[in-house]
Amino acid sequence: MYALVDCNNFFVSCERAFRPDLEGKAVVVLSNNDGCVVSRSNEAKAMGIKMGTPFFQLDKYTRNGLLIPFSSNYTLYGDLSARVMSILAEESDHLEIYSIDEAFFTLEGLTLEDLEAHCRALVARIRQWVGIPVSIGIAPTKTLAKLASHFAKKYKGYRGVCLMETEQKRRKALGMVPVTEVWGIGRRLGPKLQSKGIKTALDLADKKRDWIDEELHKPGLCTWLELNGEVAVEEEEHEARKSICTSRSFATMLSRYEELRERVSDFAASCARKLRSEGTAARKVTTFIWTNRFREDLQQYYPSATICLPRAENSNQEVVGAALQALKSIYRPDVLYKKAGVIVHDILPQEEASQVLFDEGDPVLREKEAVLSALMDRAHGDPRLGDLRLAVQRKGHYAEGIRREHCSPLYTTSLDEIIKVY
DNA sequence: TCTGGGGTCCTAGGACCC
DNA sequence: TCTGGGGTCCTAGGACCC
Repeated sequence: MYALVDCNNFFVSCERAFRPDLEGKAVVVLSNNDGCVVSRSNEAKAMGIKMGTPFFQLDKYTRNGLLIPFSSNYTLYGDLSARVMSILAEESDHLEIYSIDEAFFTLEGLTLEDLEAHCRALVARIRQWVGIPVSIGIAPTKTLAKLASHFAKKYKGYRGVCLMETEQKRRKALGMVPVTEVWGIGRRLGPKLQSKGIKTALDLADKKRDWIDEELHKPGLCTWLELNGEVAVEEEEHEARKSICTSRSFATMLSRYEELRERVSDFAASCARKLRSEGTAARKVTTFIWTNRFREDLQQYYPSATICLPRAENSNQEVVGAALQALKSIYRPDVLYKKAGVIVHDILPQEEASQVLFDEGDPVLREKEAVLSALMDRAHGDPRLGDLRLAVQRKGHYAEGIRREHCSPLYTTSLDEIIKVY
């Protein structure tokens, strides 16, 4: 049996962990730039606020205090997530962290009854030790465990844990779940299935295999097998990431090359830093720039370009250099840009990066670049060392100019804040 | 005025090989 | 006029996830 732990309304719950006065109130957490709603308390859901709603459309609620907004504070959420996961790691056999607020695990050698009791105890412990409410679903496959966790979250009677162990329970549950809520059925497939008369998860599970092969192909087949109790979703291999992306929307639209160059340099330096922190290097660097897709009155342009490097790199100089070379090839002066980003891919472990047959680079220069990047890494996040960056990058932090008007303190990771709280 | 960011996998089609 | 068959690899785009 697989268990899925899901933190309820995770980002909102993180904010509430240090603000018990927000319990029972409508709270939302916003995306970067205070753009869209990405997490909602039950009260906010009950008000009809949908996931992804643009924040400016919620003025009517925030102005009279009916809704309390927070800018996203990923440092806080990452830290609380790590605390939840560390409890799970101690209390389960095979923990697979699936996202910042979800994890699968198995428990060997327990009866179903003991398994359920153990999970109840976990829910209580995480709530008490970290302050985060979680739900746990238990079922023979991951897809079914996901559905079980929805039930555990939705119905108080489960007291946080829903066990879906019999065929009878499986069929009853699937019959109650709209097909659009099944893991693996997204915004394209959902409506397509509905138009063919498939309304519930059970309707899908009861289709013939040939029909699934024909209409849904491989990913859909996995979902179908799992709904029918057959394990088909494998554990994700958590080796090195295959690509790393840093991108941002701008508070205002930009047109000048020099402004885009500053932003793209920042994004590229951020990608390079992430590569170094993972001990990897990348052979390809892609830069993309986007116009504002909501402004139908303006010209639209979504170009991207990829530079293939002779060898895998992770220094700020090399990655920024490649990103700017790509930018130069796609930039047009007559357009207003709203967003840009840099992606590094074709990623190798750093040790393998140097194994190339014809390396025409200058080894002395390469060594200097590595030393300088290491210095920049030390300066990063250390206020005593100040801001250390390439001259093409922006003055100040790259997050500057991004709207973040409702941010909570770094309760758990900033010494100043910890002293203030305690 | 204001509309997020970061990933993975699959598939089809093109370019290339013999 | 007639113009093969069987592969691999890469890429772009689409679908999905959180």
